[in-house]
Amino acid sequence: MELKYKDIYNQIKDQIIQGTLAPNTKIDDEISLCKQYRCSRMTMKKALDLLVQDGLLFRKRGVGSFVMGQPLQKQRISLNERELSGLTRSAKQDVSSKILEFKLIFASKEIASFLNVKENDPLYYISRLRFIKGEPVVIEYTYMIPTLIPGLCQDVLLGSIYNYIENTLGYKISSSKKSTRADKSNSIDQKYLQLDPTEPVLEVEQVAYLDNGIPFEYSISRHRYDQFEFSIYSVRI
Amino acid sequence: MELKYKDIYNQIKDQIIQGTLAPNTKIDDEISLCKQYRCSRMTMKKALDLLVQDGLLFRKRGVGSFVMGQPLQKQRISLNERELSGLTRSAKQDVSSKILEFKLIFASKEIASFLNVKENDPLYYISRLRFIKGEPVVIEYTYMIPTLIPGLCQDVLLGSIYNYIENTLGYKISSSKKSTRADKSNSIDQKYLQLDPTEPVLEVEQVAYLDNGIPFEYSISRHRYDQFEFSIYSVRI
DNA sequence: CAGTGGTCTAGACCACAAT
DNA sequence: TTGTGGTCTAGACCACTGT
Repeated sequence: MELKYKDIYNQIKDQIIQGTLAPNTKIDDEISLCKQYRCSRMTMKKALDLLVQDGLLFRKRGVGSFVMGQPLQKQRISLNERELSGLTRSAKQDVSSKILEFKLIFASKEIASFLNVKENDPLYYISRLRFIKGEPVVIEYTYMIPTLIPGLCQDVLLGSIYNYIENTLGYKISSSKKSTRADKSNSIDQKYLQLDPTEPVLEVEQVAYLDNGIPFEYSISRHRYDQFEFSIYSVRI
Repeated sequence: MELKYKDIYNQIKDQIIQGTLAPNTKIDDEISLCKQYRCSRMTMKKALDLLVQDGLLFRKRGVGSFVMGQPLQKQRISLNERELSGLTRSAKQDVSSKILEFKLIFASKEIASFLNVKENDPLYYISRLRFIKGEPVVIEYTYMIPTLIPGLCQDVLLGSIYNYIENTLGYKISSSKKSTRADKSNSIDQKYLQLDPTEPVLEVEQVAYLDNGIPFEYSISRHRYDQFEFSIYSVRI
C-alpha cells in the first residue's frame, strides 16, 4: 500500500487483531504516533478514524484512544455488511456453483431503474445454486448488462463473477446498496436448499456499482437461514 | 449545527433529497464549492465524503462529483443499518410497547463478556412487545447494567429507553455492533406477533455503546418478517 | 491546569481523465 | 494541456476531561 494513511491503518489494525494492542487499553496520543510514523496529525487522524469505523478503536476528546473489545460471534458464517466482494471471497471457504439458468431477458421497469437502463433493454439473467463445502447454501438470481459485462460464459459462472469483472475485465467494484430481510422459503428454495416448509431464508437484494459510478448488477440472494448472518459496526459521525 | 463541515453536508444533502440537485447530474468542483461555502478544500472534502458514505454522491478523480440515483425501496419498514436510534425514532411511526417481563437476573458468561461486566453481576432483563400503529411487530429482549442506567421504571419502558438515556440521563449513544439473521418463529413469537408456524422472524442481536466507549445494552430483537428490512450503502475506502 | 482529540486553514504536490 | 479529485503537511485554535 503506497498510501501513507492506509499503511498506518493496516499496521495498527494488525497490532490490534494480533493482540499486540490489547482490548480496553489506551494507545499513544496522536502527537506521539505522528512522530513514530513520521506523518502529520491530519494523516494520523485519517488512519485512526478508519479504525474507529471498523469498531477496533474508540476515541474520546480530552481522554485518549482505546482498543475496543471484540465483536459478536455466532455459529453461522458471518458476512460483514460493508464487504463488497461476492460469496467466493467473503465466505473464506470452498465455494462452488451450479448454473440453474442463464439467458437473455428484457428489463422490467423496476430493474431497469436500478440498473439505469431503459425498460425492455436486454439483460443477462443468471440463476445459480451455490455450495459451501459441497452443501447448497444460497440461490442467487443475478441481472447484468451485456454491453457492460461482456464475455460471460459457463467457466466464469461456475467460479466467481466478481473475480472475472475485476481480474479479467479490469474493472473495479466500488460500492453497493443492499436490503436484507427474512422470508418464508418457497418451493424452489425448499428443493435446492433442502429446506422443509417451516424453514425460512435470509434474502439480500443488491445493486452493485463500478468505480465509475455505473450500476452493473442487480441481484437477489436467498440464503439458508441457519448458515448465514450479516454483521455491522456503526458509529455516529 | 455549528460545525462547518456538517453544516455544508446538511445543506447539500437537503438539495439532493429535495431534488434541487438531480440524480446523475454533475455538481460544482471542489474549488468552486469552497468559494461558495467559504471554506478550505479539506473541509469541503470532509463534507462531500459524508455524502459519498451516504450513497448520495459519487466522486471520480479527474472527472467530477455526481448525484447518485435513489435507493432500493420495498413494501416494508426499511431501517438503515447505520441508524443508532431505537425503534421509536427509526420507524417514524406511532410506536407503543407492552412490558412482558422486567426483572433482575445474573449475567451469563456470554452476556457478561459483551457488556464488559463480571459473570453473575446483576443485570436488568426487560422483554417488551412493540407495536406500530397498534399492530405487534417486534419482541425485544434487553439486558442493561443497573448502575449505568439507573431509574428504569414502567413509564420509561412503555416509551423509548433511548430517549430516556439521552434526554433524562444526559448520555450520548455513539455506536453499536449488530448481527442480523433469519430464524424460524418459536411459540412465543407466534403467540405475540400473531405468526403461524411457517412464518419466520428477522432477528437482530446488538451491543450498544455510550460515547465514553462503555457498552450499556445487549439486546435481541425478533421482528415480523413481512414488516421489516435493513438497508445499507457500502463504499470501498 | 495540562493533556487529549476535533476542526479548520492555505497551500503543495500528485494521479487520473478528457480534450 | 487542463481540470478534476486524492493525499499530505505544519500549524493554529478550540472543546473536552481529569487533576
